[in-house]
Amino acid sequence: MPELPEVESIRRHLTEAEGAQITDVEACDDEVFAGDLSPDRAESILSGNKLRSVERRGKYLALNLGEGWLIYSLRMTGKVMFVEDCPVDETYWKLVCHFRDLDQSLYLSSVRRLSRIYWHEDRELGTQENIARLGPDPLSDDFDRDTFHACFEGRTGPIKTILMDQGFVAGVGNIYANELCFLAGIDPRRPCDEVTSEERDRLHDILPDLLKRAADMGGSSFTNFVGGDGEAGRYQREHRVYDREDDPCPSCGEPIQRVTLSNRSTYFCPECQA
DNA sequence: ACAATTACCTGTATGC
DNA sequence: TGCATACAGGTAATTG
Repeated sequence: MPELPEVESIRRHLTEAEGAQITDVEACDDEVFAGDLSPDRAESILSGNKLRSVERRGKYLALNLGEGWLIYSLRMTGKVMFVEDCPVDETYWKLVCHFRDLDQSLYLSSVRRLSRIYWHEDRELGTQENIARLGPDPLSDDFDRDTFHACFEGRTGPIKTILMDQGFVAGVGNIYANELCFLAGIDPRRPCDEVTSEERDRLHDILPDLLKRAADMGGSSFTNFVGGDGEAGRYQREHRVYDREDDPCPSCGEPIQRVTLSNRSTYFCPECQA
């Protein structure tokens, strides 16, 4: 579901709505509207406005409304769709926008109600404290090698946990942290500052390709993620270790092990990942 | 500043 | 079938 590739896949689909004028808006469920944004305020901001562009910062989806940004943090079970008929039960809809001359509407939903909708007027998003202190996005030019290397210093926690820290790199969650450690041949439990310079380079070089490929395939549908078109992603078929406990390692055939790191399921090959 | 833990919610899968 | 339990992709707040 919603790590960087999933949100990027949604963003690409939503570009179909760029330039369209919003007509009717329905905002429901107070709880997901964060800060001083209320359902009523969201409706008045959006109604009659034009969706300039759809962007992404890490795992956050950002809708450009000209005078500000409507930000959606999907968290665990958020879904975003731009479709004619939304397959998600109406009970879970949080925000629905209809557009002039378009058959599709935009649906933001959240089963577990952990998702959050924000409104920000800042021009720069994610580099400041408007949505969160976000590290560089691996699909952007900001993701340079030196900055990446520097983040390992003075940190002793498990490498996988740090990879999931949004202030370090924006967009990596549990699935892709597991996959990245496997592809780089690094034990996810290794203390961060003991990861060698050569290994840091490997992580840095592999990450953008991993995320790009997953986004191109519509992301990973683990339990119930669907993309902006309502269809499941396909990248889960290519998972090497994630959710594959006891399956043979795709590289050496040893059974994949599962351990818990900072309360998250962690999968790795004890042979290939040193 | 960092690390570890907890809370937030609801649905689904599993085992008894 | 009913019930208890564990677990799920994320983030923010709290404590040490």
